[in-house]
Order: sequence, then structure tokens, then C-alpha cells
Amino acid sequence: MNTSEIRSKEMLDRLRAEGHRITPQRLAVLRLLAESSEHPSVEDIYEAVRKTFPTTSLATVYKTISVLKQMGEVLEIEFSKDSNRYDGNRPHPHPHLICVRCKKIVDPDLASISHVTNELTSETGFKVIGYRLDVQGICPECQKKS
Amino acid sequence: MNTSEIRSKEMLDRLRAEGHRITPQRLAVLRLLAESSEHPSVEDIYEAVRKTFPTTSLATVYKTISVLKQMGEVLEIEFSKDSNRYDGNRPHPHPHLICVRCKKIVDPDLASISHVTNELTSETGFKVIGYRLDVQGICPECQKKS
DNA sequence: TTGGCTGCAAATATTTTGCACTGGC
DNA sequence: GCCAGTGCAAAATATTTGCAGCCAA
Repeated sequence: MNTSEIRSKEMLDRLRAEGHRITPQRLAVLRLLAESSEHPSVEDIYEAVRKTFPTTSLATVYKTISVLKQMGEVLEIEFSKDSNRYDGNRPHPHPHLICVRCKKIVDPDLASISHVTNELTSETGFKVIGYRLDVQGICPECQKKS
Repeated sequence: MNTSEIRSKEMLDRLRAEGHRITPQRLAVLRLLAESSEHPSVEDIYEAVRKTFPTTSLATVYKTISVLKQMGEVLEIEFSKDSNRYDGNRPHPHPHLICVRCKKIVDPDLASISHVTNELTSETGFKVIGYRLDVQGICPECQKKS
């Protein structure tokens, strides 16, 4: 069993444990989230899922993601213009590196963020719940093209 | 001349320098941005501006902000559900601390972020342009209320 | 069997755009 | 006077919601 199958089963068990029904549509969405490391948008998921399950509707994708989100099994990266992107592999906050040209999103390894959140907690009276760190830049591929 | 008047004049000069016209509506939007440290939404700005200039339209507020944004004189904080918020005082990227209850946004002093972006630049092939760090939490006031 | 889930369509919310008119320079 | 800027309304975009029918448990 590879990592995406493991992740897929993890989410599946979570759904069952919380008393949600396992429908073919949900299974497809959930598998796609577990497989892809490209931080897909709802539209991406919708199109991919339709290939294996052509009758799936956009609303269902939204609803499924909403459930997974509430359970903390997917991380939502919000945008106002471009549509939101989702991460079903690492549902806990982590930094994202976003290419402003091709919209690719990658997960860098970064050791130094914990310092930042620690500094915040002690500096302000805020009770820190989570964070979002997006770094905008141009990826190596797009740099070549320019 | 206090800081907000200085900031206001700065933006005004920038507009003039780039060949934009100074209309009463723009002046009002720009002043409000310079005065407020509450990271107002377009709606906030619209309502405030209407008090001094009742005929101002929402579209104009959007357009004015768009111009200031392109000049790099306001920082946009994007959200998908809640509407976008704007910072006209510190237009360069900086961390934001966001209360999930009352939606207040404050600017913490943080020394440790530069480490993070530095680590990124050397770690990946990305050319870093900017960043966005939102830390979600509950502010001291809202903690008391709960 | 039954109530949660689906799919459609309509509603909502935010931001953008087209266009005739206006007023800053 | 010219043309960028304004204001209105319509359009575009993303997401949510209501509801009738369906199907997983």
C-alpha cells in the first residue's frame, strides 16, 4: 500500500468514524485529494472526478470538501480572485511556495517557521490557532521561459 | 503634520507623479487608508468615504484601490469568503495577526521572518517576490468574552 | 426503511466591466 | 477642451443553498 492509498484510507476511516456515508462520489474526491500533490482547485477535482464518475456535480465536490475541511482532513488555501486550492496530504498548516506565473504551488521544507509562531505567542496576547504562509515567487521553470 | 497626513501626502504625490488625476473621491479614499490602522475592507472604506462625500460609488472605491495597488501603495490581503482587506500604511509585505472571532487584524512586530524567506531563497530555485503571513488566533478581548 | 447525500438550479456575495456623462488639469 | 475618472447597472466569478429524488447503511 503506497502513501496515497494510506492517506486515502485514513480519510475514509475518519468519515466513517464521524458517521458520514461513503458514496462513490466522496470516495473519488477523497482519492484524488490523497493522490495529488498539486494543491488542486475545486474545478480541478471536479474535472478529474468526472472521468471516473461522470455524473458528479460541482456542488457535491464543494460539499465533500466542506466536510473534510471541518474534520481537519484538508487544508484550504484561500484566494479571492483565483479559486481556492486544497491540500489533502498535509492538512496541517505549512508554508506554500506559489509561482505567480504558472500558479503552481509547492511545499518547501522549512525549519525556521516555528521560531516565528513562538515569537508571536509570547509577544502578543493572542491565542494562536493556525497560520498561513504563502511565499510568492517565480519557479525555476518559469524563470527559464522568460 | 502627523504620520497619517504624511502618509496621505506621500500617496498623493505618487498619484500625481504617475499622471493620475486627484479627484475628491480619491482624496477621501486615500486619506481613509492613511488614517486607519484597522485594515479596512472596500465596504468599510465605501461607508466611511460616503460620510464626507456622499455621492461616491463602490466601483470608484474599487478602482481607486486598484490604482494604488498597482503602484504598490496599498497591500491587499485576500480572502475568499470574507472580503479583502487593505493596508495603506505599510504597503510592503508584513505579518498579520487575525482574530477569527472579531475579524480584527493587527500588525505584530516580528524579527524572525527574514530568516524564513532567506531559508527559502537558498533552499529552492524560486525567485522570491513577496510573501503573506497570516496568523489566525483569538485576540485578548475575545478571549475574555468567551 | 430512512435520513443523509446528490444534482440541479437558483441565490448570494464580491469584484469587475461597459458606457454615457462629468469635471480635473 | 480633452480625456481620465465617476456612477450606475449589468456581467463575471466563486461558492452556497433549497429541495425533490435517490441510495448507503
